[in-house]
Amino acid sequence: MNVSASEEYGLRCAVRLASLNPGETLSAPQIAELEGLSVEYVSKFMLYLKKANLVRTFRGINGGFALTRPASEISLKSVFEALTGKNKDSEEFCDQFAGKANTCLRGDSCSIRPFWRILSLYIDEFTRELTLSDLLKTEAETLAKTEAIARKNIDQLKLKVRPSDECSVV
Amino acid sequence: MNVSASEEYGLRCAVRLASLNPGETLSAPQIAELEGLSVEYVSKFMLYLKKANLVRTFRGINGGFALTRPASEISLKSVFEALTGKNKDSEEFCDQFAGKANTCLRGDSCSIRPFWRILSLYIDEFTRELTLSDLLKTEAETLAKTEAIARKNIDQLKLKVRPSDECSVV
DNA sequence: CTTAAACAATACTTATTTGTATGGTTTCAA
DNA sequence: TTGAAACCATACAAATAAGTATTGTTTAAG
Repeated sequence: MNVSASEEYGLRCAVRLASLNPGETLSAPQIAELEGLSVEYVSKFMLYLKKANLVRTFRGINGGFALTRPASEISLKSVFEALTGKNKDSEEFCDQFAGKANTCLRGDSCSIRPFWRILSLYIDEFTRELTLSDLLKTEAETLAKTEAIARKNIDQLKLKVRPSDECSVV
Repeated sequence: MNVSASEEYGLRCAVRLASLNPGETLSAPQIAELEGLSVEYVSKFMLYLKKANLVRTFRGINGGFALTRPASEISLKSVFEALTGKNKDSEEFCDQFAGKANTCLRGDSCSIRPFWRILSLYIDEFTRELTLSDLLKTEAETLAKTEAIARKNIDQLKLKVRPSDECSVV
């Protein structure tokens, strides 16, 4: 269970943009300076974020980057998906790790999948409900919000995880 | 936020051993067959688990593997640490991703770290409290246990995450 | 006491991720 | 209209992870 460099650094760059006032921009060299990264590396993240339509760009000598929407409307989930190119919903663990057989060899008695599913549902809710603007608040505020998400998770998990959601492959 | 192949496949192999009755063993070829993996790959995971003292081995023509302790006493966390060689507690995100500067350029106003910290504390609790024997139970039972862990998490998180835990580097 | 089948350890190959380099286009200002 | 500074796009190199191969040691059975 690891956070990739793209997720971590890309998120940091996105948060820098989130801290701007309306109309302001930051250039790649500026972000690179702020985050201690190379200009090229920052540019790469900006390209990903732009292609996901989370960031818009201004070219030319006074160019730079800004968010396309208010930070409060950009979920961390959408940022991570943009940075990794992966939509986590689309691939279940069963498909991702199929071994040689290309299909999960475990049948209905698959007892590992529920664990990953529950865990990933938790993570998914956190990243879906937290936005870039949340990462500009105090730690206490972040904690309060995650707590609320966790409580909601508990209530909804019973509905989301059902026996019928077992591995479909034999 | 990704699960590595080693974690997923290695866990599956460990769960196979957890399903054995006392005195029984499984050989690498047997596990490989059950999981659809190569014998060499399974052997690699077994070596890691052995070095972490989670698995003991029996050599020779009728050899095989078995857990050193009851499955209920082996946490998923210890399995993952054995498989990845990483003790997650030891390295904070700040240290893992330091950029060029080798130290986090964000000061006390670091607003990203709390997010990762809270999320990783959740995951950590799940994997610390769930054991290999839990992965042999029904989905409903797993769900009940994760729910209990989540509730406990919420109560304890306020104590664990405090403002004083900010980035220490300037 | 020889051989088959299993574990042990490490080296090796391939794939993916990480991070950099390069050549190009756009824009503004002198 | 020319040049500096920024974005754009892709290619490239280095590091890590994934998975395989190889050589050796152990053990029990014949």
